[in-house]
Amino acid sequence: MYEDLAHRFGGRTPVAELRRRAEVLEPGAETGETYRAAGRVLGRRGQGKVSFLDLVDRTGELQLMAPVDRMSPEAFEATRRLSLGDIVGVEGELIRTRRGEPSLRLSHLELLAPNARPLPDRYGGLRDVEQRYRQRHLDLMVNPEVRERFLVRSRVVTALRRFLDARGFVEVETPLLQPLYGGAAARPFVTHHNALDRDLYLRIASELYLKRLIVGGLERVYEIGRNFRNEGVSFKHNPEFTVLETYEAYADHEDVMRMTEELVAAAAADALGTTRVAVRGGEVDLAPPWRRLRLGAAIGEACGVDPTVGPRDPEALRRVLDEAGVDHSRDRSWAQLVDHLLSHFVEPHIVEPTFLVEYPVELSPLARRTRHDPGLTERFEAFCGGMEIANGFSELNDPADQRARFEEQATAGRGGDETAHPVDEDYLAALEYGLPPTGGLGVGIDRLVMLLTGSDSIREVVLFPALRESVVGRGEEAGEDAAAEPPPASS
RNA sequence: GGGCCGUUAGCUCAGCUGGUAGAGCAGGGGACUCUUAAUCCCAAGGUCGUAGGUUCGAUCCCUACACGGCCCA
Repeated sequence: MYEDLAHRFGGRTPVAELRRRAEVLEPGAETGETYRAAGRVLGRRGQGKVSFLDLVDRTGELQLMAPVDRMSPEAFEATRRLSLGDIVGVEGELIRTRRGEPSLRLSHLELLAPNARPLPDRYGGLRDVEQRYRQRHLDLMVNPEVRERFLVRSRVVTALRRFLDARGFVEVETPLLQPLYGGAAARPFVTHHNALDRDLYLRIASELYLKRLIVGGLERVYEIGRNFRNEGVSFKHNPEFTVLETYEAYADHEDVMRMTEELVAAAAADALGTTRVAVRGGEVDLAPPWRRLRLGAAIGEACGVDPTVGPRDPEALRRVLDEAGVDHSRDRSWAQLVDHLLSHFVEPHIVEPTFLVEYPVELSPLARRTRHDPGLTERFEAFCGGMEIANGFSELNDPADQRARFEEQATAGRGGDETAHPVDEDYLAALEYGLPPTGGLGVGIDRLVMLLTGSDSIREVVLFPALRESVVGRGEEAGEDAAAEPPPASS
């Protein structure tokens, strides 16, 4: 059958454009103008000498009117034989029906690709989330709000590039396969290069490579790409996720904060047409300036103890967690306890866009110390809607201090902290050539898109989120074995 | 990793402390020249997630497992 079908169908007008043009007409009006369009047929009414079809393309939906007396017998027969879900190309006159529906009154219709499977119920929809993720093509086909969400995501990424390009940033690409991982506190995925016969890590951040480029003199760089972290999945964690990192020479964390709030506001304005977004039943405005608050003050406000004042006392922090009934048995260091307090008592409650600043040096091994307290760093994280969406700092450019921080991390690693940073001698050597004062930024694109689209799960903004192996898929592949012997009982 | 909930037709869902399963839409056949969740007639559609157990009998009760969701870590 496919050998009889067209290989192309040009000269199309998006249906949203046709709808706009027809909506201004009087009911019953004809234009005498002929247009072509193509898409999927998702509705059909009337089976006699006038058929009505709903044609859906990426831009929207338009009614097609197929009257027998204006079409060739072949075209009318093709219309009659359509299945829901078939992809067709059409040509006809733009009209508005007597009932007022913008329509294309067809003179021509041809099948471009048939649909051989039953579609999900058009009005009940495809609701089962597992199927929506596993068969995203169906989700996109029948749920227009899903399609729109991913179009917004694309516009957000485009807006970020436009913003940074306009400010003289250079887009670069750095290794995803790395001999040594770094730039964040996370466990990596390990893979193996056969020809080199060595293990490589999938990157957990691009930070250390991008700063090498600043050493090299590129001055302003950014990268938008995938990071991989070998950790659990949750409503805000997918093992692979997209991050924007930027580095600007001769700038500090204050410069970066100002850029961050402008960048996010610009992305919202470009992608949504507004900086106001719906969050948790309310609305927040992402327009600058955002609130700024010391991390220590925020934690102190939430649970009565400011960990950045006075000596580092892990026991005091454990007491706070105990009182709240929070299990802290995995927190091995003072820094991990502070992080736990932040994520438990503070982060979920920050709704308005807010910068927390001045993070403890133990929690920020790549950030420069503040000018007034060597125990704190010129680091910030941006929060909105109960989630961290960005992280940045004045970059640590003192190679001796960086080496000391790496050593401290290595000690934490030997003490059982599996997310501790490894020592990176190559990076230290690069720093010794002189890294100018530099401001760096990381923005979680998935979370930013969650915020901008009002999505409550990262899986709604990642086209193909990580899932366990499907039961169906395994059954087909392992069918014979499964029939031959029962699966071994797992402990 | 722990707790709770879910898994029935292609999709959305019913199914009574246990008696071998139903609807709407979709899909098939037919009627209909302004329909828009079109309407009408006919026929069809199921390993009730998987494997055990209890029972004369299990979609229903019990156990384990798989997958998913929510909450906690």
